[in-house]
Amino acid sequence: MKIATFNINGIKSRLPALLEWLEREAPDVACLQELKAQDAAFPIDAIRAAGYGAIWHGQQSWNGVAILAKGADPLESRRGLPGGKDDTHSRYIEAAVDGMLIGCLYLPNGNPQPGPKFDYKLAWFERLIEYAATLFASGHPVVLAGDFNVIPTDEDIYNTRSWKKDALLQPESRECYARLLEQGWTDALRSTHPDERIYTFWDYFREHWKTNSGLRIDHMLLSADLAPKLRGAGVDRWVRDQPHASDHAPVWIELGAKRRSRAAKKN
DNA sequence: ATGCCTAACTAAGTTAGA
Repeated sequence: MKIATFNINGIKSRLPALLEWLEREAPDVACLQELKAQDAAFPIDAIRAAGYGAIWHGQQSWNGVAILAKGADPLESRRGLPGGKDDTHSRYIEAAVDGMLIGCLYLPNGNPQPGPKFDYKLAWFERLIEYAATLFASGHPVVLAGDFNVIPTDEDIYNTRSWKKDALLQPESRECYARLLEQGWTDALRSTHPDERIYTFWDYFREHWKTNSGLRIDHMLLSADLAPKLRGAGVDRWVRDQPHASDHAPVWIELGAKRRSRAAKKN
C-alpha cells in the first residue's frame, strides 16, 4: 500500500505531470494540494481514465485539496477543519480509503511575517492540533499528509541564512509542528531517514533545484496503529526535474503488514 | 532589504506562493 502527497501547484497547468506521475509511480492513495481551480474545473474525467476515484475541494486561484484512490472512490468524512466558521480557504479534506482515514491538508504559508497572514497560519495550526488530538486518540489508522509549510528543524533546509525571517521556520511554526508530533504521530519521512538531508520543495528562484537548495515541508504523519506498518518512505525527485514542474516533489510511504517482534521474525 | 521564477486572472499589471 503506497500513499503519497503532492503539492501540484495548479491542477490545470500540471495535469500532464500528474497523470505521468500516477502512471509511473501508481500510488494507491494520492493527496493533492494547491489545485488553484474551482470545483467545476477539476479534471475528474482524466483522473478516472487513469484509474482513480477522487474527492476534491477547490477554490478559485488559490488553495484547493483532493484525495485520489486507485480503483476506488474515497469516502469523504470531512472537508474543512472544525471551528472554521469564517474560514473560506479550501485547505483540508479527509476520506476513508481501504480501512484508513486519510487527512489531506494544505497549511497556510504565513508570509509575510509578522502580520495577519502569519496569525492566520498559527490559528489554523492550532485548529489542526486540536482536531489531530481527537484523531490520534481515536486509535484508528490515520495518515495526515500534505504541505505543512513548516521546516521542522535546521536539518530540513539547505541553509537558513536567507530564510531567517520566513514564516516556515519561525519558532512559533516549529513549536506547533513539534506539539503536533508530541501527540504521538510518526513523521514517516524523517523516521525512515533520520540522518539524511531530504527535501520536498525547491523554489523557482535562482538555481535552487539544480543546486539542491531545498526545504522539507511536505510531511506524512502516521497514527500509532500505522507506524509499525511503515516499510519505506521517499521523495519522487524525478518529478521536480520535468519541464514545467511544480516546485514541490511528491512524498510517498509504503505500508505493509504489522511487523512482528524481532524475536519472532529472526531467521 | 528586495528580487529572483511561475502561474492565475485577465488582458499589462497585480497578487500569491514559500
